[in-house]
Amino acid sequence: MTPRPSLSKAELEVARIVWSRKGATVRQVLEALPAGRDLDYKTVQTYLRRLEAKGYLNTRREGRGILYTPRVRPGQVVRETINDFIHRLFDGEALPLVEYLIQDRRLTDDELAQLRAMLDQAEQRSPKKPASRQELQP
Amino acid sequence: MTPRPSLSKAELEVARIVWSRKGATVRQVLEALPAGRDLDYKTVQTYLRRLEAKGYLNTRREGRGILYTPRVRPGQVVRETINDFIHRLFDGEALPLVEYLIQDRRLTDDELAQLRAMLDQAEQRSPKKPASRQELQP
DNA sequence: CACAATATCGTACAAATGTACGATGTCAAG
DNA sequence: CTTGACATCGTACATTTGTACGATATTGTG
Repeated sequence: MTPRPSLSKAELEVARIVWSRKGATVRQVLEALPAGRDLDYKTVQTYLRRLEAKGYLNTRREGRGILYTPRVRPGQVVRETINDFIHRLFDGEALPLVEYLIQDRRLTDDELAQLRAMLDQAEQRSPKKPASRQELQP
Repeated sequence: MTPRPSLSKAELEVARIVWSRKGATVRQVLEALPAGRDLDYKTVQTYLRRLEAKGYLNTRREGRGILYTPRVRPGQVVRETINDFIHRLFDGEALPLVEYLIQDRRLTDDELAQLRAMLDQAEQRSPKKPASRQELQP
């Protein structure tokens, strides 16, 4: 069902940086890494190359270097990742996960309120919108 | 902060089986695997050994074979796993995850109602209970 | 008690992942 | 142009993970 290989931890880390700026070069990713996470330039480069090989990113020559841009929409990757996770940990049931989050106080009072608002919204929309999910071609 | 190495996918899969029956032998795990997932006896054995080596399970001779039992409480492992996941995907924010689940219709109407009930419950308990989290020693 | 069945133990090995080196190409400034 | 700075490309290599083999120990049953 999912054609492309899944993301490793390190790959997800750099993919998120690329997503956050709609595309990035090796150096940009390197600079966007959180303080303390000091990977080598070459290492980041390897992750970006692998992301392209796995089908998650496109490349385009941009002056001196290469610009990596999203090929699959981030939201879709996130959904797939969540889905995989829920299957591995809760047999595909989403509710137990949410239950854990609430029981474990992972939401502030404010967030609980926001969540409640979301539920109100969700109640509204019965008609199932099939959420388009093509890939972005270069 | 987390002393023990994290679980790999295959390890989590068998750990969950051990948890579900409060302990299991290699054969029991093998038989509890979902149809279609046919691992070799030796393979399951390796995963169980690794789980012990990583500190997740205890072992006890049980007649002919070895019984593997939980050493760390499943709930704690689940929490840690969720926590790690949320950090890797959402910088530690739980709400965006829940939002995704709702937006992506991962909860049935019934589950949405249950969730609402949970929120009502959560509203009740302001005093923060610090959730004990020791390990189960043999 | 001997044996067939079933365990365990030590080990193996390929693929995936994390991390990086050396050689080579390119471009902007002197 | 030449050179230095910074890129890319091909490759490497240790660790972790997925999966399993062969040798040896244990045990219920004929």
